Amino acid sequence: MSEKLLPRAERRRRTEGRILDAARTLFAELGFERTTIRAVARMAEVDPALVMQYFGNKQELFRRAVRVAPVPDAGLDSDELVEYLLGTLTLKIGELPQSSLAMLRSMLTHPEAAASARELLGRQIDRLADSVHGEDARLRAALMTMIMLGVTVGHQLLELDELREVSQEEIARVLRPSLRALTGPEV
Amino acid sequence: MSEKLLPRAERRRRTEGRILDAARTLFAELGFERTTIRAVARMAEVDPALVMQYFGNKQELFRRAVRVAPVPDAGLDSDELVEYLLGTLTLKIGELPQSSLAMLRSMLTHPEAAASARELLGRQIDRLADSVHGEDARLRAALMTMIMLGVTVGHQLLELDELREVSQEEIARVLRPSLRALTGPEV
DNA sequence: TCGTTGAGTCAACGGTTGTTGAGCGAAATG
DNA sequence: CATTTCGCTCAACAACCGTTGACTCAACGA
Repeated sequence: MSEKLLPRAERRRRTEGRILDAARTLFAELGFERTTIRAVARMAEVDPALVMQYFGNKQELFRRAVRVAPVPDAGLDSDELVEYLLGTLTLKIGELPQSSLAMLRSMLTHPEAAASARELLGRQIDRLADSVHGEDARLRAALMTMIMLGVTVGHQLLELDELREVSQEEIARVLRPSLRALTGPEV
Repeated sequence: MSEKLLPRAERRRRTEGRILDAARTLFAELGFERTTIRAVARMAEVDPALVMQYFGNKQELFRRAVRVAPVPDAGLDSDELVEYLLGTLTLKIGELPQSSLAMLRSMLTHPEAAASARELLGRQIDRLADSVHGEDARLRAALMTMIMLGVTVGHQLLELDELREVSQEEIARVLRPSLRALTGPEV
């Protein structure tokens, strides 16, 4: 146990990291309400009071735990667009970051998670709308986003057998035409 | 207030109905965890203890509140299939029964709601798989179901502006090609 | 070396929640 | 009319939760 010998700053950094990891795991698995500060502390091998001392309250702990990477920039043609989406699916199915899972898990029942989800999905829609042309570009971008949301929810959160049984490549292959049907006319 | 004069059986029936209506409303709006027996009782204008007396516990109240209509039987061709799905969307967007909304709202955070959702979606997939032909019939049926789930979640539960701003017919029109892309070859 | 800082613990409070048991009063029953 | 039934309320309990304040002790800076 060389941990006791670490300098103060480093020790603090690691403990905070352990708490955030535990929080992400539990929020992703159970959602905001069913995750207790006590359980997070137990998993991080720390006193519950320390979690409060570091993060103020449960709300703020959640906020810090679900900080998610920003959506990359736009400017793709139709083909690249579809492959980008199917790629995120592959990514999602493989190892979607637990911070995103935590947000998705709580988005239907926790007001702030819902707000975060709306913002994230809104950015995704904006980004797609830039690469989609023709009429109803924005609506089509929104529907593409909803398709990906539905598949991700079914696969990652509901863990439906029908999606778990097949490979990510197979899902991408079968789903591809549906996304292509929503990309606008070629430029 | 002629209610006081009603016969016992009728009075009981109406009170139970009021409780179930209140429960459905709150479960659909807040999900299982954030809905309290006390809030349900308040909305039904009844003492909290009465809810327990009638339904035993919160779990059973939820079970009774989310009883959902069974999925109709199969045997459609590809066109009918797509229109059936888009029709449920119209239905969903208009007035999806609150019992279904209650189940959907809690499916990511409440274990039993998740089980119900898996069962309901599983039946939907079975039903579609009967009307879809060719290879990967089951996977394609599952993806069609996930598409509808994603659109419904985005529209009904997350209430995304991008979907709320347009009419249900417009959504159906733009979404149709994506569903058609998943129906098998014509018989 | 000595005082200060800060990581981490301990025990407790106040509030909310699901749940229970005793009891009231009006309707049903004979 | 007397008695039983039962819809319904009242008050309380036990458990759990987020949160707080006082405290311990080792690392740090002068």
